Amino acid sequence: MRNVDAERVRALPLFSGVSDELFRDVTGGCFLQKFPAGTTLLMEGDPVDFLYVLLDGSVELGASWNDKETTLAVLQPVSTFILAAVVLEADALMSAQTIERSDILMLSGEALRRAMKEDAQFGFAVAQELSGCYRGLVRSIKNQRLRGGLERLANYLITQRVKQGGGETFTLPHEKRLLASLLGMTPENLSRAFSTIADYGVVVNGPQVTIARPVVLERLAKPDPLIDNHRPHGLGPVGEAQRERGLGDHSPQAGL
Amino acid sequence: MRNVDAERVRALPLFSGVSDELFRDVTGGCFLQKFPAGTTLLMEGDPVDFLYVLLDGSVELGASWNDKETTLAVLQPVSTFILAAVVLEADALMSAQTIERSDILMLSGEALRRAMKEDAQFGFAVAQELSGCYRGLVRSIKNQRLRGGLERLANYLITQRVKQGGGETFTLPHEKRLLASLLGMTPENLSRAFSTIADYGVVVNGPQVTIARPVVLERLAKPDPLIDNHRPHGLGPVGEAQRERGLGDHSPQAGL
DNA sequence: CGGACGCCTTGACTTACATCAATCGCCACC
DNA sequence: GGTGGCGATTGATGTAAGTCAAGGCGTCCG
Repeated sequence: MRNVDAERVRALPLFSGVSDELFRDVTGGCFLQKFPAGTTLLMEGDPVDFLYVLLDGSVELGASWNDKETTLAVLQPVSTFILAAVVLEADALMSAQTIERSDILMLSGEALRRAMKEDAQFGFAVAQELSGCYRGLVRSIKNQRLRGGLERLANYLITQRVKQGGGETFTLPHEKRLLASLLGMTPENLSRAFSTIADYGVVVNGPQVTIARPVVLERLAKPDPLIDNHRPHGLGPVGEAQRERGLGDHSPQAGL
Repeated sequence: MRNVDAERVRALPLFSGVSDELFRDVTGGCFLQKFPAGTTLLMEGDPVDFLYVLLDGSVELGASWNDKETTLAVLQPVSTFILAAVVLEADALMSAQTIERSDILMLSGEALRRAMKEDAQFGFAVAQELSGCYRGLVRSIKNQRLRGGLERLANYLITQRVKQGGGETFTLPHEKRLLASLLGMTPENLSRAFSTIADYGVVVNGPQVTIARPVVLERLAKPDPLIDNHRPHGLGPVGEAQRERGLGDHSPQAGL
């Protein structure tokens, strides 16, 4: 692992309170791998032996059943994933695959569990991270069950605007097909939702989105701090836990 | 707190590995309260100062937005709830209210966090519990997004059958209106789903349900261990973590 | 004994969303 | 300079689910 990468991992909230020695223990037998776009890292039901840390690129977490698929989250660096499965030594409940070329660090699950049992501070940090992920999922379910497709899109756009600095115009971070899956709808429906939402002052030009009248859009979206989590996206690594505590950002579709 | 109750709490997986001393510390300043049916214990957005432990009765965890409501989980004894909010000292993302007369133990959140930072074993147990809850929610989202209402009902019935011993006939544990909300549909729609599902050998008589031809029903339900978690319900207290590891039961709608 | 209430059910209707199919635009590649 | 492929869009249509309204059937209570 390069030194730069080590520092980025070290700076994760997960490792903030731990000693250098423990950090070395945990990151001892780790791999740093580069994967091309579209690589499946993990399939549903696979046993999980490593904690994954996304250092560069992006990763989709998804699930499927009966020939249907859905996207549960799209991760941006720096994020850890499948922490819960590692803690329980359980099989993965979702699949993970790279969206673009990605650098991924793989930490030994066994070393991680050992460290948790030895260092209460670290165990607490893990519990905080898990709590943040948990709350992200609660937000996601509320978003899914209580809002319609149009409202989900409107809130997503508002979240993105804030996350990207709050300017009038911003860029969609993913392909629309992926965004549709993340929002729990079909690409066709997302397209229609975009054209409907034009009436609320949203102008779409490819991946460029301009929110002309935020007030009007908010009247449609009715954003709620108990579902959405608007914060300017972290300078510096921000864990799920911190975001949940109001020190960083969290969207309903992130988490884990 | 009565001795019987103390033992039941002590037997929770959360406290399985901890010393008597630490257990006394955590349960030191705790209350045992009895609430009548329909009492709101917590509203969305409330600050959370206690970890709740349901000892008797049942509790609904719900959420609302824009005049819509939904049920996220119905808890049975012995379960803890709002652990994630306690760990993060954050506001509640869901509301909690008693369904029937319930005995609820309230443990100091502050004492709990202190204990986690002192005792790595306990911290680990908390992390395991959180992981189990997290995975329960992942199952719940998959259930919600990938299946239709009829399929959700079918799988719910199969889960209940197993949970209640696997006999031909079992009893619905809740009112149908509540069940509908838990399954993410309206009471009217649930009623229709029940009549549709009669074609698959399900006979409903008030709260009594008989599954005449399980094989036929399973062909409709297509249960999946990565969504559903069929296990005979615990003799003895079984935490989320253990259930996730295959030592107990877990349905998609349970989980903190 | 009636009556009121709550829960469940049923039917007609509306709305939201998925599906199927065709087309367009864009970019890469030959 | 095609041309093939992929994503996005658009329209037509089907299906699932929510809504509104009415009625049945218990239980509790005056």
